[in-house]
Amino acid sequence: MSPLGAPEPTVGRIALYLRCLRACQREGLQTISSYGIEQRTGISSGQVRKDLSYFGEFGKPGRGYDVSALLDRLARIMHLHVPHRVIIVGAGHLGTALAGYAGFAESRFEVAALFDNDPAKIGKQARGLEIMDVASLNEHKERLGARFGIIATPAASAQQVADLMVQAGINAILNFTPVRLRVPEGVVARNVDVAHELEVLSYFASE
Amino acid sequence: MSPLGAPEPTVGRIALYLRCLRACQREGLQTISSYGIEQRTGISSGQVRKDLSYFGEFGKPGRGYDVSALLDRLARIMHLHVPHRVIIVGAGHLGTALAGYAGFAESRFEVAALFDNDPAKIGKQARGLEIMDVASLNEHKERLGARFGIIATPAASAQQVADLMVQAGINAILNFTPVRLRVPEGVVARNVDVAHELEVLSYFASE
DNA sequence: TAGATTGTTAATCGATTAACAATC
DNA sequence: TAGATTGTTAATCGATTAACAATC
Repeated sequence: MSPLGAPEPTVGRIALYLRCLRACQREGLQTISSYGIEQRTGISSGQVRKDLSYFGEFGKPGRGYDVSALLDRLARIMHLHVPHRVIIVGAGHLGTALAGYAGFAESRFEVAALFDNDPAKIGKQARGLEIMDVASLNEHKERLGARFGIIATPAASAQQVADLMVQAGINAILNFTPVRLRVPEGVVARNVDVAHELEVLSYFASE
Repeated sequence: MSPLGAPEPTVGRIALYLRCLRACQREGLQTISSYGIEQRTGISSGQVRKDLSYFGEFGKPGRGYDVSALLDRLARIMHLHVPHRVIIVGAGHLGTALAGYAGFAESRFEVAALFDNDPAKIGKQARGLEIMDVASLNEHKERLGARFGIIATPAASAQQVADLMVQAGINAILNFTPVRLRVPEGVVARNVDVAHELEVLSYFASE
């Protein structure tokens, strides 16, 4: 009933089904069963059906799911049926690496601009984008029309950058610093913390 | 009792407590309570005590925890009391960004070497490291003594690189491609999938 | 001692898995 | 029709939260 009632793990898996369905479509597959999805993703067929059930009924008993139709429906549910512009703040090594990351394209994320606060970088080009002054972020917001922001600055600037992003109409922030961001209602933030991932690996690594 | 019985979410939080404790130590704090940890991390005091209880008894009722002692114990539990050498395969923008990432130092991760398969890159320097031929990974394994590997190659090479890493004695792999790696018993792999993070953000972003 | 805070137990919550009637 | 596969319900599992006796 309430699509907003889906648990977060379900949402994460829906994104994986979407990927799986794109691959199926490239292979020319018309139809796939929940068991077919299990084989390709490792997620059990029961889990697949349960996850989909949060959002509606998409399949036909005895037949499975129409690949294109399910792809389309899931893309809409995830808001991934339209392209999204992303801005990146922090034009260091990480920020410029992300600016050119090819993996965004499949989900229709387009890096619209790259910002920094270093006068030595501002005005230069990186990955085909001009590096702009982060202080001018607000002036560019209408032209850019970006709702996604990536923070690839030093940790010390993260909260300040997040505040600027929120001011500029960004309502989804991916933060590569380990800082826990404070964001207002209506804005979501997630962290990607590489050191943390290594730390968890360290625990589970044998010896 | 069995330290291996701790749930994964607990392990993730222990890594956060460790960070918190390092900050406390830098501030010269002698002692901290579970409620103090709650204030600094946002994780409830009850959850903190529950998490710690999987590994032993570390505090004194009425007093709290000795910062240095707990830091030391948790670091050992996470195997983060000794330095770890990390190799990176893929000397593109992302790999070189990670090679110079300052955030690793606090947890004593040291990037020991950077590999690629591109003859145009092999022999060049990046972030103070010589880029070496990934085909020679095995020959360097004793000298490097690395147990952690980061995959920052195109997705198409990820599994092959993982296999090489396993051969070279790596038993913890952090994979930046979206490929689900097949690794033998005794080797752990985790993925960092930036596009996936944006996709999940897309669902939760308003509108 | 009185107050603070631990470690742990029991209660709750939420997510996953198993199972199956409905149906294409 | 018979076989396949869905959507859903009930059972299980696991993690979080609440509560409190023990104790510094």
